[in-house]
Amino acid sequence: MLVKRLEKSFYRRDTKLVAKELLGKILYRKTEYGEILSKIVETEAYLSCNDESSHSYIGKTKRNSAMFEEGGIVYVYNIYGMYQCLNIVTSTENKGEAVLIRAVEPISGIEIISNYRKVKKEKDLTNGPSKLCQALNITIEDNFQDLITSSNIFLMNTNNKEILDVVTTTRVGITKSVDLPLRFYIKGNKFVSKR
DNA sequence: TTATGGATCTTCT
DNA sequence: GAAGATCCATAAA
Repeated sequence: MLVKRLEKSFYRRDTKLVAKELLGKILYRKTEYGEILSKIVETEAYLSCNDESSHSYIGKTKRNSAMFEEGGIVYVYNIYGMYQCLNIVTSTENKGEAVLIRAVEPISGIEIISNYRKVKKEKDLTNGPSKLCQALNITIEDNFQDLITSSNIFLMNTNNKEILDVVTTTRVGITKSVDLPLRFYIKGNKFVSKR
């Protein structure tokens, strides 16, 4: 099923395009209890120009500095005091663009996920940006990890030839630049956080 | 099924 | 000092 790890050139392209093409890709995660595989089903693009809700809009700070690395670097931040969100940096160094991973579908290692996240319904394991960080044990410690070289977290292609039915819509949970069509998800997938 | 408020804390003004 | 790229429990309808 799995083909190979995504290369640096995949990430160093237009952020909206990368956000869309990340759908269906496999996220590999190694934990102290074993390996977890999941499929990305929902993403959001955050840009450097005319995007007031992007963390990079105010310029480079201590918090968002990973976002200014080159494409293929992981950007994790703390939010609301108790949660984390996982982003994939895109484009070139100092650009300040990234893709928020909003939801994934568990493929294997579900027992491990269930160890990190106790919920009644399976779909609640990973159907939100902070839920999937809990499920995969992704923390601020993973900020600046390199998806090209890391053995703990990276992305893979599949040899699945099916054409994904992608929905493009507005982003969730923000108060500025709310009308930009920068959210993408796989139509009909039950792990998508919101319709 | 949808709406609402509380939890909680780091970062930046 | 206030604001969050959220989640969950509880209440209402």
